[in-house]
Amino acid sequence: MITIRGFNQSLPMMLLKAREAAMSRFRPMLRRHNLTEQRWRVIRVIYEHNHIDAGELAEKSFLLSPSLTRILRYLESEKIVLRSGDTKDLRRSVFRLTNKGEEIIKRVAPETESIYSDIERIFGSKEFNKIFNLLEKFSYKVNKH
Amino acid sequence: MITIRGFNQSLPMMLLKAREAAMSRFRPMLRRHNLTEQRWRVIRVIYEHNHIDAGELAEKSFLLSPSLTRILRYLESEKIVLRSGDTKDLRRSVFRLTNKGEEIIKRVAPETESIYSDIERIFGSKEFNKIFNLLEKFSYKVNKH
DNA sequence: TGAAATAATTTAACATGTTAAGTATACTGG
DNA sequence: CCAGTATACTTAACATGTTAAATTATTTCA
Repeated sequence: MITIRGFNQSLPMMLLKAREAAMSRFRPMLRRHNLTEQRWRVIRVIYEHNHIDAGELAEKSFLLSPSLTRILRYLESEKIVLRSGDTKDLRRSVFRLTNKGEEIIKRVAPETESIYSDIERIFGSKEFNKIFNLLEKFSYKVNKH
Repeated sequence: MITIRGFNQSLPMMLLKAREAAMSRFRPMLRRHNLTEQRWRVIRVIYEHNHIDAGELAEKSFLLSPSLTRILRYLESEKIVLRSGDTKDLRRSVFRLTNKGEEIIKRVAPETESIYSDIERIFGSKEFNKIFNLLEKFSYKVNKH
């Protein structure tokens, strides 16, 4: 008779639940704007960097490159982002937002910020900072470098 | 010019990174046993409950029912779990592990426990408990009930 | 230089996530 | 008892996650 740590006592499960609790507040809003969580991440990161190549974009948006390829294909087809080749290294593609992409930022960013504030208020900002710092330390230490 | 909270300062992203840091230690081992994270979750929960219907299984393994349907179809086809109908409510299906399923538990559970201990040790068990409790509180408070 | 190693991105194949709709069974109030 | 509603699960359709392999371009160094 093997005894395993109860499922509710698993940290990976707690992390999943916590993230789901947070995301359940964002998803319906993003959906109304025809965005998925990942598409919004990509748009945000391009906006923060002005222009950025696919490699760095994958890293910053925390997406694996096959997923990113598909998401960028969609965003290009919707004329939300623009692809241009890097002139010095022909392997690289560089991406920037179109006007349509920037309009999306203007419309969606205030809503995400507002939801984010709700969460911070509901949880309590002191606790919020605590959990934030612990998570950062956890990722740093536990990650296989 | 819209300013958005820097991406690195987003709690949902920190939760994703932390979870990924943890899971990256489990995935290769599970893969060697021909298991995905979700298949292992399902096997574990059935094991803990001896027999369990699909609804409760979805809830306990934190999977949406369409995903669970597919996973159970696979586990049945591999003769890892056994489905039987509930005699009182013909809508329900009840699942239990086969011998093969229990063999998997015996082989895999010790390895997951060992990885879990590594993580606890690396992060520090005091911090570990702190983050655990904060996450629990976070899920409870932030979740839309 | 030019063959071999490395790097950036895409494709492939399969598994899961997400929302909506469908199907079959059970329940409930008139 | 039965029409309407709710419940349990599955199917459908599309998006993303995950690993491995392929493609194309760069770098390295004998």
